[in-house]
Amino acid sequence: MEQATRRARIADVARAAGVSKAAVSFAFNTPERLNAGTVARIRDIASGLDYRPDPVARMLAQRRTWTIGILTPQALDVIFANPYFGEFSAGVATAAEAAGLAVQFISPLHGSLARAVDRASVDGIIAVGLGADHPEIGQIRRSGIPYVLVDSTALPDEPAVLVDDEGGARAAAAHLVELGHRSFLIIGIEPPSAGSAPDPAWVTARRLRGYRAAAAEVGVAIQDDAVVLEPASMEGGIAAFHRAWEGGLRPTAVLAMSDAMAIGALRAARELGLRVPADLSIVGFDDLDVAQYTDPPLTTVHQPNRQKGAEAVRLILDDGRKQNPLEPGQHQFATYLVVRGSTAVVPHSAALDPKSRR
Amino acid sequence: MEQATRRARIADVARAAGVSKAAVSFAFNTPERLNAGTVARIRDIASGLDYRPDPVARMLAQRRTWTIGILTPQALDVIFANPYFGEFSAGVATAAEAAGLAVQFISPLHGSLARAVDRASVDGIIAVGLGADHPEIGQIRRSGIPYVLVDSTALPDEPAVLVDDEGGARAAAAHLVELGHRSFLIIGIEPPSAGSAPDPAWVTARRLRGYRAAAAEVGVAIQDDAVVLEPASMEGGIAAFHRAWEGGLRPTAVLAMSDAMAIGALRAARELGLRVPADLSIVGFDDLDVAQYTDPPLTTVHQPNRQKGAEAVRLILDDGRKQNPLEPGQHQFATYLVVRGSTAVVPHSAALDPKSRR
DNA sequence: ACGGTCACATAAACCGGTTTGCTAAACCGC
DNA sequence: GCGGTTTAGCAAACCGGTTTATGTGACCGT
Repeated sequence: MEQATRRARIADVARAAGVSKAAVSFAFNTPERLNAGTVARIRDIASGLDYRPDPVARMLAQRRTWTIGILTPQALDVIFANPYFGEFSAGVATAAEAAGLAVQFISPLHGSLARAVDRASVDGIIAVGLGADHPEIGQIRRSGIPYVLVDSTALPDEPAVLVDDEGGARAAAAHLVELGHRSFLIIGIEPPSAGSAPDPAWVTARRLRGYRAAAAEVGVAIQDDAVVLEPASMEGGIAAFHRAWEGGLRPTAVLAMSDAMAIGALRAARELGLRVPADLSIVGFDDLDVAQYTDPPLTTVHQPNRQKGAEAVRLILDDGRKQNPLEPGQHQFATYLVVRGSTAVVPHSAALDPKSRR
Repeated sequence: MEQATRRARIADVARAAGVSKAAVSFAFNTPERLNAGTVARIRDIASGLDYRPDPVARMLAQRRTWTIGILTPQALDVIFANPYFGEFSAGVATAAEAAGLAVQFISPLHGSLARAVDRASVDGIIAVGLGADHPEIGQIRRSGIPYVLVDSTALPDEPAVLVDDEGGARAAAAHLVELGHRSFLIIGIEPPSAGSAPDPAWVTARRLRGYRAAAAEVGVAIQDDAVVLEPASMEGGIAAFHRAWEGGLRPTAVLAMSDAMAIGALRAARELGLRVPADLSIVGFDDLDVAQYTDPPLTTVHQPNRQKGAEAVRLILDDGRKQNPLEPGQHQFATYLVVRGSTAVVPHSAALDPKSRR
């Protein structure tokens, strides 16, 4: 009796309208193939029955899911904790919506990214922070579905969205150098597969090269123990700064590879009684929305977070229609420094204090 | 020649192994139904062919998608711009992952939420901020798939996740009252379908009742022109404060219904030369992670953002197995005030200045 | 009256899996 | 050596749509 009234299928509509299943399908998808009157009748009956085509069945029949996936090696709670992903995803989502596509997040399932990829039903994949040599990328490449690499160096002809990490980092460090700073702490992003061999293609390595290049111009070498790695989050920034401080480092400036970490460092520094920027300068990376609202507002390297997401979607779509093969398929955006309030000339005392020069 | 080697299907594996399709299916899903040796052989051959079952086909056959959807009436870029959603989604994602479920965001497609719902293939829906009387909720209810309402009053026996909005708001306002404040600006969350009749079930209405109750205890009535509504974002907070200021309001305290807006108000106040908390006190709502890292750290009403997400998933799952019908299916979390640095006793001048008392 | 178009609609194959009987052989106790 | 139970595997139906190939009758010119 309480029998939940089963949803109408296409066969029910066909029967009620006295037509074939094909006709019903046509009425919705290619109405021009049918007599206008018939279309109207079928649609009428269909809406009367509250019929709506089962999305899964049409995915199977059309072999299209109308969905693109954002693939990340980090767990989703890490992702959502960093506003950088939020802004990037917003860019993806907006572009995807315009193209009528849904967005699905693909991240490790019970610890296995490969399993998550297998289970995901998507027409295209945007892989964030995964190198071209990553096994899951190989798996995707073999599967033949369009994909784009983001923030990670790709094979020469592989579609990718990049930014000038090295240039941006160099500009950040050069700014500090110009303000007289000579003693730096670098807060880098820990790779997802922690502890393994340092990957020269990883974003941390690229930015580090930029920092070092600018420092080298004034003869300063950044030692490895002045580089601490943590996950890209505010907590990570706090942990990094504390760790460095307890390790005896007394830098006059911090170069953080993400704004989230810079904000954490800001907090940690203040807790240790340091005034920013009077006692300590801090430069972030990303130029998140929140960077304008911290106190002091954060000096940081701008990169077009939302635009990167939109561009990734565009490349996926292009790849789908195998459009102009002449185009390299890679897009690198420029980065530039935005000077706000978290940087200032090196404190006089520090400039004279040999201890802080390391 | 360049023929992209078509992915292996179950029939290919069956042929190669000399067994039926059913056997291959069993080998992966119910290996105990087969001889152990056969299972091993089939699996061997399958992995040799790089076979992986088509997720869409199995969704259709099993009539399960192993996916839950987060439904929001706002566009995705709005969602991702507010860390509140990030934290909530992190809670959902973590719980979903533990249950082996994927997460999909469902938000208006070409302006139509109904269309997005139709196209989504999910086993359950978490509807955020949609009232029980919303047409799309009716649509979902009829479709028979499990759903949970979040942050929105539901029908008596409808599963829902709520917090004590009114109590939290009252605590926030009571705190300010105790510090001597009598002149308030309320920054509320604009409903997605802007401009329509004020909905007494909307979160803004619930919190407003709390604010008013506390103010009323000291005989202060909060006028409607002291309540400004904007979207829940930092930009919204800035806009709200400026609008109020230009409208001639000179409150000694701001009650914002979201931390994002509170941060925006903080920024706007500082731009107008006000010191927080010396000249102006600000209380937020949500207790976002970032609330600890603003300057000054934000006094705010705590609600368990991640936990709400996890609870929503649990209710969906319970509903799925039609577990203990005795349980009301609704869960209301407590809220409490967290006093940090953005509130202080009312400035002496203001306490005497009749103009600011409105 | 005839062959040729054209407009409409249908039947049946198909997408790639899962699942439900069912059978054939092996095993078992007596 | 016989009925009865397991065990192992298969064939075919099914999930709910889309799409291709194939009618079928009306209309048309000659």
